[in-house]
Amino acid sequence: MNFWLFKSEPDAFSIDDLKQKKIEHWDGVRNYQARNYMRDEMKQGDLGFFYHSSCKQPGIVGIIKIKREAYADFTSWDPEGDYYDPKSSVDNPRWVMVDVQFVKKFKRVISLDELKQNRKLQYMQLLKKGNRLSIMPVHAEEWETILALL
DNA sequence: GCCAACGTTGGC
DNA sequence: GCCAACGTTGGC
Repeated sequence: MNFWLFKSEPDAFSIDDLKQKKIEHWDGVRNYQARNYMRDEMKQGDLGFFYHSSCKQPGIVGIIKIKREAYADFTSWDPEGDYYDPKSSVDNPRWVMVDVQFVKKFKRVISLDELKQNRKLQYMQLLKKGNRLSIMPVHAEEWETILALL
């Protein structure tokens, strides 16, 4: 099983939104590296951290599970939508999404600062300078280390 | 709102 | 294929 980290701006889509919806498609990823992770490596049953970015308290807020593996991101076909990409077609979709299921919301936010303070997490992709990936893998040891913070 | 870092685009 | 210009991300 693989572990992942999903970033989202809580103003747009938060852990509470997912909790309410139970299952939701993770649309709008328009970065090739993030897409390739979803398309090539993400498997049903994989777990991921839900990370809130660009907000008052950036950090990890809960856990989600991959419910459906990668399929065409239909939001790329909607000319009226925010995620429209004219180079993506029904016959030849450029972008993919997965379905994720709410698993758990943590009682507290594991803040970005707390992650930075932890020596065991010093090589986490999330903490690399200038990191802008919205979906990234998390090593099993890092996953365990983070859960142990709770 | 600022700005560093990064990805993408497009002219050459 | 290079690289400058531009747009976006995301912490602060």
